Amino acid sequence: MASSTEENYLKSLYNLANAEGEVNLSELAASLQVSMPTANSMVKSLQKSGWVMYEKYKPLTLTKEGKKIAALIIRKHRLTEMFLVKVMNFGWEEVHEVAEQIEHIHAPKFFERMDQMLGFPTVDPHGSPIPDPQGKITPLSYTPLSHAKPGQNVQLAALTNSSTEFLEFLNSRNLSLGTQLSILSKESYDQTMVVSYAHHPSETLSEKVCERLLVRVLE
Amino acid sequence: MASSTEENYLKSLYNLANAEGEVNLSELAASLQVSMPTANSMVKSLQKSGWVMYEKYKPLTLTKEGKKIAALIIRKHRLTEMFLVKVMNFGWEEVHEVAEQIEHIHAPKFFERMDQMLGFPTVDPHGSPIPDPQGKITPLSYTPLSHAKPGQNVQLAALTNSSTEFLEFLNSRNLSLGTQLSILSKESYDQTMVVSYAHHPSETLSEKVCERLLVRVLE
DNA sequence: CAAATTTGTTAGAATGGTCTAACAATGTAA
DNA sequence: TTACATTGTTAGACCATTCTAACAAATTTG
Repeated sequence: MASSTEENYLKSLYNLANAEGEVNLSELAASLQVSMPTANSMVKSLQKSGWVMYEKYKPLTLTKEGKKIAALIIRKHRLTEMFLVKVMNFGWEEVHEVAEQIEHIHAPKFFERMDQMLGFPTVDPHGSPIPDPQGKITPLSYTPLSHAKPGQNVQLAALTNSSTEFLEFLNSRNLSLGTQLSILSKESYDQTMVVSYAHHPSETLSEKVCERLLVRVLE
Repeated sequence: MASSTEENYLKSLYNLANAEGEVNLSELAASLQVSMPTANSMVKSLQKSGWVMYEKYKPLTLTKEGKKIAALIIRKHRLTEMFLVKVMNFGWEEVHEVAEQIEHIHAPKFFERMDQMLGFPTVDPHGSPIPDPQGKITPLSYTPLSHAKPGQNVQLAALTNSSTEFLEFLNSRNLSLGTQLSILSKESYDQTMVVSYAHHPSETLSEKVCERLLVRVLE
């Protein structure tokens, strides 16, 4: 069975592969905040366990089993986040740190109960998909707000970044998942967008923000 | 900050001191299922941290700070058990293993929310008192059923042992906290007691069982 | 292409938590 | 009170996870 440390390496590899495609050692080391020799030796030991494939100077890949372990950790993480928000009344900006710890708890029934109490959710509080109990994940295909056109009506569906600072920024603008936005205009010089929603007749969102907001186009 | 391992040593010392009075190294080692040299070296390091007092060949004692750390871990454990039973519908015989893991989570808000959702409970699902947020514990003074007399009416209030096997035995007899029992007779040869309650007009309980049941005497 | 930069590797060490083997102190009982 | 049993100690080792220092391969760039 994987240790918590190993689980974190597998999870990082999984997430990096999804975000970047090819993953190399220095990216892995950076993402886990460890030195390269540390990552290097850990990768060798994960390879011995049959969870990672690695050849010197080549990119890293997860084996099938490695992917499954990673997906199931991510499942526990995202179920926990959902539980904290829906059952325990946490804000979506407060759940990451706690979930980061609870994802390593070994107690199948605990997570099954969460799942059941939540009505078997398919996404977490930030719109990210929750892998199923077999570790299968259905990728969601939303559009970044930055690709939408003036005149379109869209609904906020997910985020590509869930840092506390970004979530607090969204809170300050009353933006949450489900919010419907009308796109009023887009500045072609800096890609800034002006949108309206709920009690906000006109908000200006930077390119950086628009890239991180994933939307469902409504018409 | 104490590691999970250190927290477990402090917790064992706390519980052993409560149950046995004086605690020696071999009891500690046995209770944590580690070898004596392991316990010995850990105790030395806990002493350096200021949590344990120890002199060669003498009994072990916790410092004030050590006691507080232990009590707060026990608080997290018991709150978690209560949460699992009351909110997540676990049976009282299923919660120990999970709580054993969750007690090491560092997330004050998580436990504050549990406490609040549960209405600030003072005892766990087995009747053991929950230390307050400062680590202060109010010991409960119940009588072992084995000390009660025929003719008395009593109410089941707590257990001195919460092993899965004992809890499953109680389940099989429909005995739970709050159950009111009438003591019909006591066999002076082997201290076996005959009691009646709810839909059980006559159940015979062994001395071993009666010693582990703590009751409130009703009249 | 050659030089500079980035990326990766090896060696060697540290720390936390564990063990076994061997020995020493303490307590109990013939 | 001497012998035996229990309890505790020391020394030395191992594994997981981490580090720094030094060097080597690969990639980028002038």
